[in-house]
Amino acid sequence: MLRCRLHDSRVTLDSARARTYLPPGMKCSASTAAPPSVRGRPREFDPDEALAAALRVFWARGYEGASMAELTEAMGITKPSLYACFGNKEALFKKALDLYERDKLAYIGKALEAPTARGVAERLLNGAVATHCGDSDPHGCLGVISTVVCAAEADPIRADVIKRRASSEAAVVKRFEQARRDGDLPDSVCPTKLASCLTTLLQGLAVKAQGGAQPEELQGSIDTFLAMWPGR
Amino acid sequence: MLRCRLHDSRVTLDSARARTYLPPGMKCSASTAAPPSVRGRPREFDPDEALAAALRVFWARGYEGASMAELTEAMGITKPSLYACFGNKEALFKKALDLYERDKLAYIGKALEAPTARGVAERLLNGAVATHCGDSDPHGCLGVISTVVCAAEADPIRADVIKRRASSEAAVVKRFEQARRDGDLPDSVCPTKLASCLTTLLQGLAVKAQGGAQPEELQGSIDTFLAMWPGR
DNA sequence: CCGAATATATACCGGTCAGTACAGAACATC
DNA sequence: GATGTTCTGTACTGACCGGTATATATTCGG
Repeated sequence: MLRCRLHDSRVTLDSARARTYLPPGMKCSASTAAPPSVRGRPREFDPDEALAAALRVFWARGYEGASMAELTEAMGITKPSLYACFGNKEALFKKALDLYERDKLAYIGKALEAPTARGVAERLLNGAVATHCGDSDPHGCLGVISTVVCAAEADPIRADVIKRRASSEAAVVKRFEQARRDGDLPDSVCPTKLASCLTTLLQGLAVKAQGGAQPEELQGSIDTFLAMWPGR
Repeated sequence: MLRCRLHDSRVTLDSARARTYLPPGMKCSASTAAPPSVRGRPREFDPDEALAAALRVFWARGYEGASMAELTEAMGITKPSLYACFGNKEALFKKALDLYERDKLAYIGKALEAPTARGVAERLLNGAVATHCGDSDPHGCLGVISTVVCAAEADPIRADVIKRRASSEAAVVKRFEQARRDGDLPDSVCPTKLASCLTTLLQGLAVKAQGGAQPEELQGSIDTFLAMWPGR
């Protein structure tokens, strides 16, 4: 499983290449706001669209399962264009992951704004089913796929995704602590453990969706869970 | 993602090869109980031990992530020996999966014998944590890994694992229907949905274990879930 | 001791992997 | 139009993939 890592992509990318792509969410507005500096032949594709296409491939196949040939075909560009614009496969994946969190996981932030703890759980669970069983996108959760699939234990992709998920769960914990202060949750329940239980169920939903489960079946899990919910 | 499928392994295996390996659980005792018929050079390795080693590799790396080189090294044999004994990578994986279900998932059958529905759930959840967080084996669930990882939608490995899991869940459903007749569960709960919820949580536990979660954290999810449990 | 039968080890097959060298094409500036 | 800069397409690299051909050991029945 030793992969070819003959060159240091960061050097060629950050110094020699000036026009690498940044996903729309993260503008580096702090630096010198130079004019777009369009000298030379203009790019013939839209990096946003290409990245969206790459996201769909990674989502359907996983990081290792997505080959560069498949990616370039879906993105409608050739390999040199991809490498010039996005760096390498790993950098492309991280940018796709950023896009995924920003677009497809936006429901998480919204869910945390629900007025009650139960409302938070309800929105999270329904949002997960809608996202992971949607007809226009691949089934399953890109985060779960990436956590589970990656080969080597020390894989930086895996570590990155796990770290991102931990911060999401921490946000749920904080929300549930607030809910207990608000009286949404009885004092007998531990916010940390309840959040852990909820996120565990969420990840299970993602696995089942990945396996082709129908949304109605997942809805059954959700209904049962919410019927057991301790509090309002 | 087109894989090399140049030969039909079943033909060469079942007809030409007579001494292919069968996991210990599935003796074909019905057929002619011929003497071991050890003509020719004897095998220098123990197929049971080799299969157990292969299982650990698949468990840690997934089906596609495990390379034949890694497998043969862990098994202590060469590639021709592997192919002669186990067929090909896919057949080896299925045999490893059989061994996994027989040895590592034995707690599921035991759990279904618990006297109450709550007892069934408790044993299933605790058994999952013990199995997927053990120190002597890779973390996570081979079934979940295999479901999530496989590349092509039509991959027979994926389909096989999903089918196996469906039969497990069906067994839980039947057990919960019995539990409701026994009065373990209130009439308001649907056995199917409750089983779905439980197995969803179980798969979420596997994902978290895969990501390196400590058993104490998973125990928190379990405690919370069982505290919410409807019935006895 | 002789072949038949089976297992082993080496070396190899075509194919795919991620990544790149190179030449030509398209633009801005001079 | 010349020049410099950037992008695009073709063709390629070395490494690894799953799987196998071949030759050599090692055992058996005869």
